[in-house]
Amino acid sequence: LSVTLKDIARETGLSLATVSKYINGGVLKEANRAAVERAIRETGYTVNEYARSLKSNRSRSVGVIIPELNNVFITQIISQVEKILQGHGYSIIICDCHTDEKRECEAVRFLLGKMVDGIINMPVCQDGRHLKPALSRKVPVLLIDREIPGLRDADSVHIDNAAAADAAVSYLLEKGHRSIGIIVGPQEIYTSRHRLEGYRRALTSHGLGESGGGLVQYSDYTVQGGYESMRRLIQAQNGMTAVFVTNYEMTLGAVIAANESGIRLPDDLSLIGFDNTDLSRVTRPPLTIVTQPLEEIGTQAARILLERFARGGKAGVPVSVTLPAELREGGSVAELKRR
Amino acid sequence: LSVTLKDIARETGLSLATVSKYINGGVLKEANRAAVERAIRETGYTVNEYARSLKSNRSRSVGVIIPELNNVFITQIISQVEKILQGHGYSIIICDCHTDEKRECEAVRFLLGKMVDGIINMPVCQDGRHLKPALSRKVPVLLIDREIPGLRDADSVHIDNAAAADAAVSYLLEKGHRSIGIIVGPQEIYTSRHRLEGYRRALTSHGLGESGGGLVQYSDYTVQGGYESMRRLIQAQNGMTAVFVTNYEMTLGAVIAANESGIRLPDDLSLIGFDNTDLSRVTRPPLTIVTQPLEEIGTQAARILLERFARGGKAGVPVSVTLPAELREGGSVAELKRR
DNA sequence: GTGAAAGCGCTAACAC
DNA sequence: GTGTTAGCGCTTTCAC
Repeated sequence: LSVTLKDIARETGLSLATVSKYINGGVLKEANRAAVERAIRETGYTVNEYARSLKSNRSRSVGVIIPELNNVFITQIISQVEKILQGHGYSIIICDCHTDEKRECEAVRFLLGKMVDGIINMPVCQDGRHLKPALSRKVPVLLIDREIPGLRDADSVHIDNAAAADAAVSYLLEKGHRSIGIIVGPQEIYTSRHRLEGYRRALTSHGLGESGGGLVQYSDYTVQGGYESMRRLIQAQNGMTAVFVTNYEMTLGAVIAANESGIRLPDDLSLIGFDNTDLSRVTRPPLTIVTQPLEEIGTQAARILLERFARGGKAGVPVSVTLPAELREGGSVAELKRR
Repeated sequence: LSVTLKDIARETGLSLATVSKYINGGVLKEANRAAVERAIRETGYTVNEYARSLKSNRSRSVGVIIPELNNVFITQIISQVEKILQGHGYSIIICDCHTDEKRECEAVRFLLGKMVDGIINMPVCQDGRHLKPALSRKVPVLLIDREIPGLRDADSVHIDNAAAADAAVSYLLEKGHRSIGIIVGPQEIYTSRHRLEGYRRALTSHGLGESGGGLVQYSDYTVQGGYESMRRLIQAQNGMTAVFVTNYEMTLGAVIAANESGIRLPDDLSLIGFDNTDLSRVTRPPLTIVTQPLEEIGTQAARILLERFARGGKAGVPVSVTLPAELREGGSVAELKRR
């Protein structure tokens, strides 16, 4: 079945070493070169990457561990990472751990078995325990989207979540809103905590105290969760004039809930969503949203990893890149008249 | 850095063979078993999959080649495939070829180098040339979403595109529409051709001739393309009362165009979209759409491949699974009164 | 139960 | 330029 180097050596009458050398960019006598090329073409030979990696101890592949493959936010980043790495001769092996810590842990071991040169991880497990095996083998780890406080030796790329939330809420405050709801994700998650923190910071710096009346809805980053939280906010009758929803899925859910309740944006309620510009454009009016620079996150992640590879084993200080998010104005926020 | 079988053999005073046997499910004397386990735990040993595969000539991995990673339609299928294969001890290596035939071709060779046990492909190259190297090595190939007419020896899973389009257009006809526009994708693409065919079939079987007046818009399966086609249809002033948009991205574009033109669905125009239920729910009214059974496509794909693996080398006839799509009623189609 | 040894396909000294 | 050779880490007879 499988055709090996040996086959094409026999085929051409050359030695293993010579053929191998040619394949790895060496130079042969013209006649030999032609013979090798012909043999490769005719037999459909491809290098056995396993054998190669076994020898060279580098696989030219990086592992990517994500909570969910079926998620535009994530795939947009990964797509960019893949594009850049591929351009440098690296391939990626994706492990979807389905937001399950145990699977995430297994993924690390699995990838180490595949001899990946590095691991990119949007972590589910929030204490970073699962990454220990990689770190102890000096396999570079890069976290995206979520940092793990206290985890030494891992690079990270993420946005300034608190600043993004602060900006969104401040924007609402400047438009005259005073009773502002927020739908946040699970507080174990790094991004959730920081987005809530930004919300509070904005209120405080505008001289408003902690908001009561159920204005803070703790949810779970899912469509269904956003939907339910939005319904609760609507029913609470707390004088809320605006709501800030802090991830894509929940924004989706919140908009659906608003539609079903017959609430018109922004006449009856102002709303700022999060992520994904496609969605924000199909609603009428288009949604005002906080958008993350997904491509840039991917680009930075790939860049940092490639630089580490280039440096070889030499450790170097962990890098942490914080990117700004952007508030993109749509038409879902009303300006309240000053009283 | 890396800890190997040899290390743990030395550590425990046992031989390579014994340790290897244990790792692969063999039975040891209790004391030895404990020693091995301890050593593995303490050193953080993991099997080197490269060495193992080199020996066993199976990698327990399958390659997945897709046009675009950043696409919900695709990731939803792949996510399901991954889940099932993972459950059977297989991992997937994803290659995003960015809708580029050359990259797709390279991906096949790359995956063969990785010794994948099978390849799942949503093909970009429409003549299947790129798959030859895999087929000639007897590596099972399974096509999803798009068939390649004339390609022997590849399994395939897809929906009945013509029937789906026929059903959608027939639905519009039954609601009294007579001037129905369609936005289709590139005619080189299998699904595009069949969806257009279904449209024509529905018109014919209702006694309507080929529609003129620019009612058939050839586009490119992108948001921008859908947007532009929709604008053209609107400006054509051809008495069109309904439009059928034949993929997710173009549906997005078409809805945006309608919104921007101040056209209300379904009062001013009826619309049937394609794929993705999330989107269809955020618009007001919710969109009537054709939805594909994405999970089922993934499930079938994984199942067929696993069965092939189980059968071993023995070829067996290529399998072709055709799944039905579903017309999900929203509120974007108006009933025209009979005249 | 356990061990010795051959070899999977490739690369990288090192000689010629 | 080309060939010889020694392993990379593992599995797998085949002895003991």
